[in-house]
Amino acid sequence: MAEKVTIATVARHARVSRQTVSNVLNSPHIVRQETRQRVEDAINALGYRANQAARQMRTGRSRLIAARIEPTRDGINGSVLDRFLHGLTETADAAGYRVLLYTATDDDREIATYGDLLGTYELDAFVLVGTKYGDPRTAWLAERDVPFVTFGRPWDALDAHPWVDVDGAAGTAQATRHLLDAGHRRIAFIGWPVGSGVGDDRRAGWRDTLLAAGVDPDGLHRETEDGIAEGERLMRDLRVAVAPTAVLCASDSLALGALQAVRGTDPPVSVIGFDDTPVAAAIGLTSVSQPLGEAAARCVDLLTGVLDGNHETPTPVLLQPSLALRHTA
Amino acid sequence: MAEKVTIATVARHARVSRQTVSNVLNSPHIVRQETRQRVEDAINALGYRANQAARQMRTGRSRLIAARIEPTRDGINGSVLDRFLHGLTETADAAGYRVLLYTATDDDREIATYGDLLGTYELDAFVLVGTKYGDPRTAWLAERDVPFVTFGRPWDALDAHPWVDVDGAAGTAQATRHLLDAGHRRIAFIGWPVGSGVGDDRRAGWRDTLLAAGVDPDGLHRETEDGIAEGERLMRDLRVAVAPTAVLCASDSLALGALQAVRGTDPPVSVIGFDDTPVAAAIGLTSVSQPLGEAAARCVDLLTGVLDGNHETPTPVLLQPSLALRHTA
DNA sequence: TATCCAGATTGGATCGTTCAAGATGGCGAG
DNA sequence: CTCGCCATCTTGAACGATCCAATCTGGATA
Repeated sequence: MAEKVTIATVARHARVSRQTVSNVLNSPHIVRQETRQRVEDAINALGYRANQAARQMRTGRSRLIAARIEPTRDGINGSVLDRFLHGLTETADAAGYRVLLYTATDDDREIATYGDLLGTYELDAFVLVGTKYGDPRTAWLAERDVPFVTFGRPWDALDAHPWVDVDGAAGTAQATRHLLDAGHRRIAFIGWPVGSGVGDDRRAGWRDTLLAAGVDPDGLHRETEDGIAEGERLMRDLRVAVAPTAVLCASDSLALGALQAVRGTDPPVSVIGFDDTPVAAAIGLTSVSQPLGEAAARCVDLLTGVLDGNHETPTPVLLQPSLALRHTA
Repeated sequence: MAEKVTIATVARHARVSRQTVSNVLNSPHIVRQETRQRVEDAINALGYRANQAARQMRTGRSRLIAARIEPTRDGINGSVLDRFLHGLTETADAAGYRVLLYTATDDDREIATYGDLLGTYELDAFVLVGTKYGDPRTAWLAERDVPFVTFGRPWDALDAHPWVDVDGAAGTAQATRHLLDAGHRRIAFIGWPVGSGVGDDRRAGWRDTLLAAGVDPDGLHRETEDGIAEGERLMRDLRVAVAPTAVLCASDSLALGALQAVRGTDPPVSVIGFDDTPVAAAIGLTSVSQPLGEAAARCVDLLTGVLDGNHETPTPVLLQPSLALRHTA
């Protein structure tokens, strides 16, 4: 059984003191070149790795970031989180941080979990995915000066905090332009009920683009909770009411439903979804694609900015989505 | 700014010594009832939480479990991991453990990451999803006596280690019986190339069930890499060659492809997939469903068994899948 | 009353690291 | 020659918990 390699082992091996080894690790510039080299050689020779628990005890920093993994509600849109988490883990790793998972069934429990994670693990920061008007979670964190980033804008803009988001309106605008360019005029929209920040944003992109093109969007849109069945129902409704030649949806779930409602029509009704989920890729659904890896990387950037000394509030990041063209539009 | 609450704060508040507080936390039975109550009240009143770093330094245990999050290759089958991870986080939480994510692009890097995680974070255990013949990862971990569980059987059975798996053969057998009961005889199978443990297992369930029913499976199966396009290609091939009335696939991706190849046929060809992914649910594909939450829970059970003192090697767990009936079969 | 014992409690050492302050030695200025 | 300064390195203490060994307490027994 190999002896445990501590900073003292390295110090002995390199014939310096513990503190000098520590300095080589944390402030190399104050150590003489020759000594530094000797210590680094010893570190490599012994395979030394700084013990995080001991370091944490002294510095109060765990180099741990918490992210929530959700219960995969719909399943279709769940994969967005999945891809985001993967990106987060990868980028955090590169920055010397690790991602810790947690779950919670509601806001209260989630906040209780924050307390627990902070108290016992001394987490350095949180990444929240999705925010809503008057989110109690961000308020709680901000109140306690816990560093955090949200993937999603603070829709009420009461408290400014670092965030990264994808410009949903730009995405739907781009999709709408694509349909206009293809000659469509009666372009419908199936989205979420007014009041959800994300939903309103996506609808606005469609609406504004139509208006700019001189098309009146009145009567061309429907609102509902997310879901395939709902998408199908509203699309049938739209066909009877306004007979659109194309439809843009706020999610791939809705788009999938809409697609079922227009199967076999001639001429075919164009359908575009949102999120570019695996389902969309699988069935050839054109969809607005979010740069999730990039978003995750920017979240980590913002966090390390806050954690590693930058006291200025970092600037939010708004990323541009792209349109994944497939054969439904 | 609230003073930091340590074990000493609690001790002072409850008028006992630090050690008594520690005993209340770790071996409550040796503390007098009345004293214990007083200490617990103090803990609650002060909102004390044991500092994990300090505890870890003394005990050498981090209460952290590592799991790998993959790059979402296909996307369709990726959601299996997603759901598994969620279950893992939930159950680990209940057992007092937390899940730490890591990524790796190949086996060598993954093993390097093990070393890193063990060295700096003193991880308690690893959960590996998916194993293959002669997996170098399990060998590395076993060699160093690092506790771990795999979700997936050790296919070469060289080194026995704790594992949890879902009985794929039982799943395909059940699906095949379902098709036989519906009157089908020419039931085809589209699976993965011979040599993958999981793939061979799934094919065996189909083959054995057909043989038992007196149907010769020869010529009724095809093998390929996973993918929608591949599924579609092989299904067309099968139709020309043997005109099956039903087909069972080793994955939902393959099934999705097969489904596209038989769209509009009359009478309709029945299709069954495997994994019950969100895509299957979305498009109404009948599919073999793995109890992922249960599997995750059993993984945690096995690990805590090993970690919390049980020296006997725990018995592997083989779970039974179920058939999610939808309208394609 | 003295002795003993089991169970409850106490103080001190320890885990591996970083922080704060002190020691060492060389060099130029007064 | 002495002083101060700088660069470099070393020493002692601390973070917050647990483990160990020693001490205390109260009741039963002689």
